[in-house]
Amino acid sequence: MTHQLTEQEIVRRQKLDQLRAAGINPYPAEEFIINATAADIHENYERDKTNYKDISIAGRIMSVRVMGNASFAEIQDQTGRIQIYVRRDDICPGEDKSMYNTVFKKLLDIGDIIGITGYVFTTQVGEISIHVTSLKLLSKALRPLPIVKTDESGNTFDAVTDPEFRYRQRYADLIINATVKDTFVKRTKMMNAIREHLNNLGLLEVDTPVLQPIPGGAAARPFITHHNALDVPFYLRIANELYLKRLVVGGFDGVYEFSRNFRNEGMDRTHNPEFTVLEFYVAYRDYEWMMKTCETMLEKVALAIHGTTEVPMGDKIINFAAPFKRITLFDAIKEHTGIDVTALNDEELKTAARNLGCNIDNTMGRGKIIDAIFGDKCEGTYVQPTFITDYPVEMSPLTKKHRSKEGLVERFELMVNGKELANAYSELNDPIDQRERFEDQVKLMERGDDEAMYIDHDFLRALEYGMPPTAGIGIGIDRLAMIMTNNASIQDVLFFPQMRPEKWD
RNA sequence: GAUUCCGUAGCUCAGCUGGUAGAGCAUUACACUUUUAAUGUAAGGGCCCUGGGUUCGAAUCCCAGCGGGAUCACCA
Repeated sequence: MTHQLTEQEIVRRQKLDQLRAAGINPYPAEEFIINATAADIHENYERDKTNYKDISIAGRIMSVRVMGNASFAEIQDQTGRIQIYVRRDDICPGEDKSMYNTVFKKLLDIGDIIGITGYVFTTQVGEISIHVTSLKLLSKALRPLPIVKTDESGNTFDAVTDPEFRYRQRYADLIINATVKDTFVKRTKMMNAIREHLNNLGLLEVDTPVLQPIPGGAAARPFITHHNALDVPFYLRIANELYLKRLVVGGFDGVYEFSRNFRNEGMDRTHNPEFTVLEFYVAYRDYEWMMKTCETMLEKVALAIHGTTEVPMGDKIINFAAPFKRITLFDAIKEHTGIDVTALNDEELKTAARNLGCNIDNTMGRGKIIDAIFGDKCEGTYVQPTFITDYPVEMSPLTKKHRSKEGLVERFELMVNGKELANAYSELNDPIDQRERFEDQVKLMERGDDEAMYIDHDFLRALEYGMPPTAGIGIGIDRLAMIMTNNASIQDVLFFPQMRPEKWD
């Protein structure tokens, strides 16, 4: 590739040569030991001044203000920023002033990574700063960093907001936009809170295959790949459900996995081709237990991140205080449309859905029509966490039939902020019923439903050995992260959201 | 995939009904030993996304393409 160098890039390469000519390695190999961070100094210096007399800290230069023979600069480390004060005669005690006049003033740039030693003091204007006694270049930056300025009341100027720049060059986004890092720290805290909760319940974290011979456990178009040595196709997993249930058959009574799933479908602000779902399964439990477990866990997650159950999302406040509201699917539809699904036959239902403006085609069975009505007319209205329960059997091929309601299954979905956040059920463990459900899926596929499930014979074999009654759930981790970090786009909670590859010719 | 908006200096953005480019920050030079969106003076920096078309003349108007955002469809 031939990248035409800009004026500023040429200047920085020239500085690189000058540094080497002056005997300074711009990329030294030896370690630079630090004993402080920016956040540590800001938090603790005032009440413990004696401990900050001899500090060593490293970071990236983010701004420089030269005032003749003394200068102020800001360096940024993982924890934040701190001002440093560089005085010529302190870093150049002898006759040779070139370290200050040439190296610091001319050859260092915003974006360079330096290590300094010195002592902490408070400036006349009251800012905690580091008085530098020695300075060492640790890495020279050859590409100019976009400068974002912030004034004393916190207003930012010239912030880089271009989504393409931010997502393609996340490394730069993380350096210049302070809130971005915080989002990802919160995402990890959220996953840690979930892990802790599930571990305390006695569940075992496991890993199951990403490369699968049959893409099972969900209805979606898979990515397909090929194994050369075996000369067979493999699919990137669309879900891990069937593998976790195999482990329950094998005697693990509680298992969970953060599963990176892959679906070859559209991308928008709530969909990325690869995304993360937490699934967990617990033997001898049912979906009623799972609702309680789910709401307790999400309440804990909100507390871990926000210290309160009330989570801001856009202009709304979402309250994760348990228990969450519960309503059956049919009651939800009746409430929002006045339609009593149970009173209508298939044709009447189809007509009613069309009258509501739903997009209905003739391949759709009763279950899909009901799903369409709910999706169009109800789903978006559930801002506060709400469990929607008891779905038609046709749209739930892996779910146990309802203990008392004919034609329904023991399933719930959790709606938050008008979107599905979780999907759970009492797992179907009757192998003969399961085989029939798979066969119904094949019929749907033959009718033209391109997202019906494949038969997984090995999974059926596992069920025939006997699976205990089990409750299972899948929770969209990216969507949960969006809510917990108040971001409207999935791209903002993924470090490297999928983009069309750049052309470098 | 459909509709729509956007693409100008390293970054943020101006650029009117067509007359071949401007500002702030950044960069370069000089001054300044407690400043903080530091300041003052001066200078340099542009395939105006790409390719066609209209026109005497296009950053500007039209068409196509590329890239991105938003909305819709499919899905989680």
